[in-house]
Amino acid sequence: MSTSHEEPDQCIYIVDDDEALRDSLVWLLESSGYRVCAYDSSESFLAAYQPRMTGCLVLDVRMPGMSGLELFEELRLRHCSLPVIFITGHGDVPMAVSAVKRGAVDFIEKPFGDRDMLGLIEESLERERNSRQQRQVEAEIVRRLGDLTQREREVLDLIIAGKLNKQIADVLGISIKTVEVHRARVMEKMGANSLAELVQCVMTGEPGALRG
Amino acid sequence: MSTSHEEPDQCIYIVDDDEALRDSLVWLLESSGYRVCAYDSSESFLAAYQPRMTGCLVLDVRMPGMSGLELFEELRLRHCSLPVIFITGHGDVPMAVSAVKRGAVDFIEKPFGDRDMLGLIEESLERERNSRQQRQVEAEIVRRLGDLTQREREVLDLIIAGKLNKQIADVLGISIKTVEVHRARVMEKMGANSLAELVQCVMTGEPGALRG
DNA sequence: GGCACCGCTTGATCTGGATCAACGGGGGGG
DNA sequence: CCCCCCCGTTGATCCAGATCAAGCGGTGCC
Repeated sequence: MSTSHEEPDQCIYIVDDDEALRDSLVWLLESSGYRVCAYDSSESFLAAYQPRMTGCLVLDVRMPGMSGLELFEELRLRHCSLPVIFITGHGDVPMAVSAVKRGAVDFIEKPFGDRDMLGLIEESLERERNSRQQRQVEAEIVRRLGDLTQREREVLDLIIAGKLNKQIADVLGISIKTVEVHRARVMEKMGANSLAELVQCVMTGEPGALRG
Repeated sequence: MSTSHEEPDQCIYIVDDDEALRDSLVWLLESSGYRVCAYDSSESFLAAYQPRMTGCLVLDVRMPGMSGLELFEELRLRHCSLPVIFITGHGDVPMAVSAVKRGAVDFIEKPFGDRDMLGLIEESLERERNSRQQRQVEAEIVRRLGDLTQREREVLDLIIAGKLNKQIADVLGISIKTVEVHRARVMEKMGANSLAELVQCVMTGEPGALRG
């Protein structure tokens, strides 16, 4: 098997100060058909980091300068959601547990088997695909919500609250006809063909919008 | 501080074959105001297990007979979602990672500090409160969905799909009037005052019901 | 400065379709 | 007998879409 992972700019990013291990990993992954980029330190990875990167990260825990764990934290602060696989020399249970609880895909000890690593890479990429798609959908909805004018947004909220056009007009102190105009524009901008779709849309975009 | 944790039948379940540690834990937790039940083996806990138990579990990993990990698996098979804290003598990173990935709250090594344990207990109970409340709401909705007749359910699905009464009547081969009757009954049974509420309800009850 | 253009908001009329509410009825099965 | 499913009428209400129009604020061009 080789070069079959179709995905676009997907890449496996390796950060480890041990050149031998880096080379070994690069070889393993490239020969499995992945695109790979290796860095010898957290700092050099951060320097090259782009929010648009996709794929997954393999981080050495212990490195001179910024550790893998610190890099992980830093990336989370930057809202980077790339899946992370930690590799470490000496096992440390609390550290491993903490990392996984914070969202790391796994935390494995050296030496590890090729098969294990490949399995984790696949798990990571799968995770990335899902969250990525999820975020994309939500982002699109949020974008559309952002396209609404203030008034349209107010009308939308009242629609979601289950109010009738008449009631909306009442609350906003405008005529029913105007509400209908706004409503129509909202439906158009949100790309919804029915009230049901509209509600589903908005609920996907923001979890906290209930009752009326 | 003592006896302040108001919750109803909440209880900390401890499963460990080491009597000394059991006693120590029971003392710590009880003096912190928690209700505690201790068991000396996975088997004895399973024998006493009731699906209605609430609170959290503290499991020793290594025990004669069924291990803590096996008990964990068994409980998950039984759809028990009690949060689980593992305690173990010798740290084993892969095992710890695996447990946490499968949903364990934490995996700590003996000896551990009282403060750490109490922190984890609180984290567990918090987790339990959330998931519990979540499941309760969903269960209520599912129950109501179950009260619907076959026909009402079909109509509901088409309503969610954004179909008009006319279209629904067409699809089901019945008259619009009949659809209206079903629709009204659905709204009544689901306790929804508007289409928006209905959609929110159903979406909360089952995540996979889109497009039409 | 003035004026035209654009977008947001507001409003109206009319037409036609959709929905609601409240009545009426019939047929079938446990 | 009750419940479920089916269907109808009437009148009121609601919603959608097209068309027309006006005030207001900002942008830009002359």
